[in-house]
Amino acid sequence: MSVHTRGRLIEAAKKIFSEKGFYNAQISHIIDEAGVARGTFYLYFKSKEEIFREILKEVVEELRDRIRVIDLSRDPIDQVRENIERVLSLALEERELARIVLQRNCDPELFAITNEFFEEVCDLIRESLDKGITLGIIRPCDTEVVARGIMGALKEIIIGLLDREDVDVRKVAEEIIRFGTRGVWSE
Amino acid sequence: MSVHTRGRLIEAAKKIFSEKGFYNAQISHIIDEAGVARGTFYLYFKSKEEIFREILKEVVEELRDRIRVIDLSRDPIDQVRENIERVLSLALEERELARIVLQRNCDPELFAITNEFFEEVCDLIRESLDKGITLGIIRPCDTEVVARGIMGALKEIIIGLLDREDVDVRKVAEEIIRFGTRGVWSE
Amino acid sequence: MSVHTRGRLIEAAKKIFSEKGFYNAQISHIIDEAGVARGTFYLYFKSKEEIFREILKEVVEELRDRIRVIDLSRDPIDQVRENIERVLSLALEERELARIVLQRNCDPELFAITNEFFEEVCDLIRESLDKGITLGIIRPCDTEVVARGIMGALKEIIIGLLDREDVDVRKVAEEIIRFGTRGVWSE
Amino acid sequence: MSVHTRGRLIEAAKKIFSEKGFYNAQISHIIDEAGVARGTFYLYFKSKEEIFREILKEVVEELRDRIRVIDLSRDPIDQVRENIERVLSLALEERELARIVLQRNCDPELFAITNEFFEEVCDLIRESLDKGITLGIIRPCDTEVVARGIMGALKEIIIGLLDREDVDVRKVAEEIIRFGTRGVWSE
DNA sequence: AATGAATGAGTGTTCATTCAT
DNA sequence: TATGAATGAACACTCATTCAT
Repeated sequence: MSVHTRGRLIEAAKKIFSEKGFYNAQISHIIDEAGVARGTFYLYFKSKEEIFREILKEVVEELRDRIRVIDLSRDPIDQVRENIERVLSLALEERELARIVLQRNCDPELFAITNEFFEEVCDLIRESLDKGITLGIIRPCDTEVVARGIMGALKEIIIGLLDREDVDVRKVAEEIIRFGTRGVWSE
Repeated sequence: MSVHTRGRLIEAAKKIFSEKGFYNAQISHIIDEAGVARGTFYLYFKSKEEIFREILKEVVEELRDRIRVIDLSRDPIDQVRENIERVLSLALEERELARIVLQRNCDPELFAITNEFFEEVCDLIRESLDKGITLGIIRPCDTEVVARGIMGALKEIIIGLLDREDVDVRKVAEEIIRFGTRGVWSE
Repeated sequence: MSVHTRGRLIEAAKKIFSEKGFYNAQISHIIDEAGVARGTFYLYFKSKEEIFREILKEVVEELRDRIRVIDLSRDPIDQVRENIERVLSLALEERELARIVLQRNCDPELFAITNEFFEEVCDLIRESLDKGITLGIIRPCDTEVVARGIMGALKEIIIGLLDREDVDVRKVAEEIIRFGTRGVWSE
Repeated sequence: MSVHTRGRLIEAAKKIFSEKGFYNAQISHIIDEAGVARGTFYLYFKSKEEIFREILKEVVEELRDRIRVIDLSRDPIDQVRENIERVLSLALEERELARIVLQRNCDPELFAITNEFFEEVCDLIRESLDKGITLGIIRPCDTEVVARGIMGALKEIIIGLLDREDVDVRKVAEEIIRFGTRGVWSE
């Protein structure tokens, strides 16, 4: 098994899936993009579904790595900022992956992987909020609702960035944090 | 042309599309659900795509109706609250539709309709923010980013509500507004 | 569902399967022979396997009908002769079917149907022999072995007839019976 | 060319072909069984068909060796018995081979080898019968039909033995001869 | 002599769409 | 207006075979 060929296939699949989505992506597209024969594809992946799963898993793993639990030894806002910056950077480095992950497709099985991940993120945010409320840093609120809101905001903002060339990660992260912490209200 | 038959097909399609998404939905599913013959479907809709488009258009229309431009004669926050409540109500009355609209599928053509709509909403929010900044009500910020954030938050919160039975629209709307205006920061 | 089309497909499949066997038979061959479109095939049969099964079942049923248990009110040899004549006639009327049934293919599942049937026939012969021995009509022997021998003889003889045009069923049946009852030994 | 490797491949192929038949047997199965690389297979055999042919040829050769023409210097029945015993022994020593040879597959080309052989055997039997009739040992009969019957009986009986562990070759051979010469009729 | 990665023709199956009744 | 049998383009996947190392 050649790691090289596998890599080519993964890269090709990322591109095709992000351009066309799962259902419109064809094996032909992927192998043409990879410059590889039909049979070769099935040497490395059992099915179209499998390579898709594989890609999703990789991104989720990478994303998980970039999101770190906030500890109380340092300024929590700094840590949130760092998390956001790391996630934004990944999304911008690997725009194709980002597109794939942020697409909601319908097949429930296929998206279990990302959905699970997003649920995890949501839980993490909620727990952080709850902890913040106890500590008096965060104002009391329905953390269930707010956590989803924060995640949704992040996702949509990232989608918006994917087509831009000149993104200042720091600035955007700062903007997100300000919006999240103080809202849009003046004063 | 029987309005009745057309209606049955639309209702069936809403259900099927929301359950299975566009690609996994089959004409067979829709006509079985509607209790109508295969050929009958094509008397009313040119293609699977067309009925999907039709449904999307209807929702978008309905949504557009529920979102009203803020005027300065009344408390803008009240007007935002009313907009949010109306949208939430629609989503909860027609959960199937909501699911369809909030699913991002990949075929760029198919989702032009909803995407366009969401872009409109985004623009509306941005303009409102810009106006608010001029008036000194809203703090200066990158309205491009913040507008997307607000929309994303709304979308994700709605998705989160779709599986719940006991939703208090007022409370959730209030929570959203508080989050949007003042963020999560205490004090 | 048109009985006509289904019939055309069955007839075509019989021909193709008997000419090429299960594995070399292609759906294309069958639908070309039937003068029907690809999709039509799958309207009537779930798979290539299913139509094959269907055909086998039909023959086995027909064969079962033609083999009747010997009763003691009449000359048993006459009854055996009639059984053999009926089976030979079927084989000669439906040579394609005969070829299919008498082909031993390897897929164990696919041939369970005919194998079961042949086991039944074998059991029937053995039981008849056992009864005959008790009655003193049949000489004592290892009925297990002899029953298989009789069935094998029948099968092979039928195979030999399938390519001939001018078969006198009566004569052949008589020959089989004489061979089975008295062997080849002179006197 | 290593005789060892070739041998391993032949043995593996015998096993796989007898278990799965020609069409369901895959090169992968054979090389896995033989513990040999893919390319190695094609060093020794031009194709899947060739190794199958090779195996068939070997068996047919071996079988031919075991069947000897009856000469009139000794009791012909003894010679027939010896022939049968030798064939039975081979079948029981090499059950896999026996299964392969006795399976009728459909591809006409592939089975030409065994079919030819069986035709030869048939001819041999018929000639022996004809000779016997002239000598007055065998009763007059349609030797064409009877010869096929004898061969079919033998084949089917052998198939029946392949799954048994405790076969007494002498006894079975005796049973076959008695059945062939005197039939099942008492007295 | 042996390897195993790569190949690509071949085939069963699906499903949106058409059209004669 | 409604039916449902028929269509056929499209596609995922298989597996015998090749060839560079």
